[in-house]
Amino acid sequence: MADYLPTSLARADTIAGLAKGLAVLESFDTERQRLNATMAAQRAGITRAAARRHLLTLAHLGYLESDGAYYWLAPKVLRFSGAYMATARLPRVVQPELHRLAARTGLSFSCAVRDGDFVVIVARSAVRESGDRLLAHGVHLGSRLPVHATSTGRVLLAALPDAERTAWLAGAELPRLTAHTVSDALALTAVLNDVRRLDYCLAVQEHELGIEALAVPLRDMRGNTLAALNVVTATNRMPPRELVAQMLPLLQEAARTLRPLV
Amino acid sequence: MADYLPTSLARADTIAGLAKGLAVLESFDTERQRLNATMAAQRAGITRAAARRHLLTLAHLGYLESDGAYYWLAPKVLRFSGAYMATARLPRVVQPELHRLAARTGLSFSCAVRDGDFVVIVARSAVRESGDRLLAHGVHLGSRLPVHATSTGRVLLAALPDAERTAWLAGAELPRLTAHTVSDALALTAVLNDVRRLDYCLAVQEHELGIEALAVPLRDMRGNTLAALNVVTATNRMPPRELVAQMLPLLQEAARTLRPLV
DNA sequence: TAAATTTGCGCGATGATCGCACAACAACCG
DNA sequence: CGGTTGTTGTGCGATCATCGCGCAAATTTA
Repeated sequence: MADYLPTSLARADTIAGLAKGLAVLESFDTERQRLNATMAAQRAGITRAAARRHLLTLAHLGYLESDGAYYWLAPKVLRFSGAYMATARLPRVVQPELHRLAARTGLSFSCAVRDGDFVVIVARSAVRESGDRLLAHGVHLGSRLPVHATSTGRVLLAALPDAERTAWLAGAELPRLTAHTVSDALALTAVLNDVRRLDYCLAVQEHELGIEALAVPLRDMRGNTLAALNVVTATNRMPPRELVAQMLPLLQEAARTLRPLV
Repeated sequence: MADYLPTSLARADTIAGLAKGLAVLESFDTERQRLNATMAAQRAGITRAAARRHLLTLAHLGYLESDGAYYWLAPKVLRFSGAYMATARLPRVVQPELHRLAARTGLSFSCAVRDGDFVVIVARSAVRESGDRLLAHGVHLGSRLPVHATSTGRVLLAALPDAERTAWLAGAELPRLTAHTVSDALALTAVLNDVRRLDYCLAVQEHELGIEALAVPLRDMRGNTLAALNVVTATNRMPPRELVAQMLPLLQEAARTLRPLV
C-alpha cells in the first residue's frame, strides 16, 4: 500500500499512477493469485474504477494476463528479476560460494536481504534430494519470509542501529507461525541482543515445524552488514547443536571469503 | 535497443504514469545497470523531467536504489518473480520434472515461454559441475534470450499460426549472434517449417559458440503450445546427432507426462 | 419473475503531471 | 584564469490525463 507519510513534505515529486499501479501489481501474492477489479481495488486501497484502469494498463503492457474479468501475473514480470540477477553484484558473487557450500555439505544455503518486514532471498543453492523435497520446498529466489521468525531476518535486524531497531519493533506485528515462534517484542529484543553478541543466529522451528536454520551476517570491508547467509536443514536430520558445530565455521569462512568481493 | 511500443499510450483507459514508470524500470538491463535521469529518459523515450519524477517514485517505493544521481535495481524487484513463481501453474508443475531430467542425465534443462522477440526462462534445472560452469553460466530464471536463435524460441515460433508468424518475421531483426546464427527471414522460415514437421528443434552454436540445445513443445490437452522444454550442453561434450538420439526421447516423454498437468 | 447485488464503463470536473526555463555546477579550453 | 559550453536540479503555471460518480447491464439470490 502506498504510504506518503508527511515526514518530508518536499516529496511532491511522486507519480501517483505509478505508485498505484505497483500497489496493484503487488496485490498479487501467494494467497491471492487471481484478482478482479473489485478485489484489486480493496487490496491496493484505491477505487474500483482506478483499479480497473491500472489493471488494464498492466495487462496491455504484458505484465498481467486476463480473461476479461480476472487478472493474474504473466511471465513477463520475471524480466525484472532477470535484470536484477544479471546486474546486481551481491547475487553474482555470492551464488558460486553457496553452490560450493551445498556441494560440500549436501545442505541448502541462501543469501537474503531485508525489505521491510520480510527478508528477500537473493541467492540460493538448494540440494536436490532425489524424491524427497521436504526442505522448505516453496522457497524460491525472490521468496519473502517474515523477518522476525527467520535466522537471516534476525541477523539483519541485529545489525540495525538501536534507534532503527526500536522503531521497527514498535510497529511490527510478529505473527506466531509455529508454537516455537518468538512473537513478543521484548523476547525478540533479547534474542537480537544475543545475536549481536554471538554474531550468528540459530532459529529452530520458528518459521516452519521440523525446519531449523543457522545464519551469519555478510559484511563489506567497512563493516556494513549487506546481507545474511544461512543454511537450512531438517531438525530430525541434524540436531541444533550439531548444526552450529558443523556449519557455523563454514558459514563464517564463506562470509570472510566474500567480504572483499561484495 | 528495444523500443517500448508507443501504441500502449494511444489506447484509452491507460495510465500513462504507470506505463512510463515501467518503461523506466525496464530500461535497466544487462547492458545498462546504472542510469541517471538523462539516460533513463532517452532509454524510456520520455523527457528528462518526467524520468526524474518516475525514478524518484520508484526509489521511494523501494524498487530502485540511488546515490542521488544514479539509480540501480533494488532486490525488491524480486518480489514479482517470487509471486509469479509461487502462483503460476506452469513453473510449479514443470520444475520437478526438469530436476528429474537433470539428475538422470547430468545436463541442464529449461522451460521457456515467448515474450515478443525473446524467450523467458520460467523454470530451469542447471547441473552444477564442481569447478567448471562453462554452460550458459549467465542464464537465470527470468533470463531473456533471442527467440530466433534459440531452440526453445523456434519451437514457440513454429507453433504460431501462419499469419502471426509472418507478421512477426516481417518486423523482426534477427541479429547474427555467432557465425552459425540463421539471420535471414527466408532461411528462418524454412527452419521453422522443419521444426513443425519434426516437432522438435536442434540449435547448434546459433546463440553461443560451443553450445547446442534441443527443444520440444509443451502442449496442453487441447493441443495449444504453452511453452518449450529444452536441454543444453556443450558441443564438445556431445555431438548434435548423439544429443538428439539420447535426449529427444526423454524430452518428449517429459512433455507427454506434463501434458495433463499444465 | 422480481429484487438485490455486482460489474462495465461514459462523462464532465479537477488536480496531478507536463516540460519549459533558469540557476547552479562542472568541464573544457583558448 | 575567465569565458564558454554542456549537464543537472527543480520551481511554476497551463493543460490534459485521471478521478470517481452514477447509470445500465449482467449476474446472483429469493
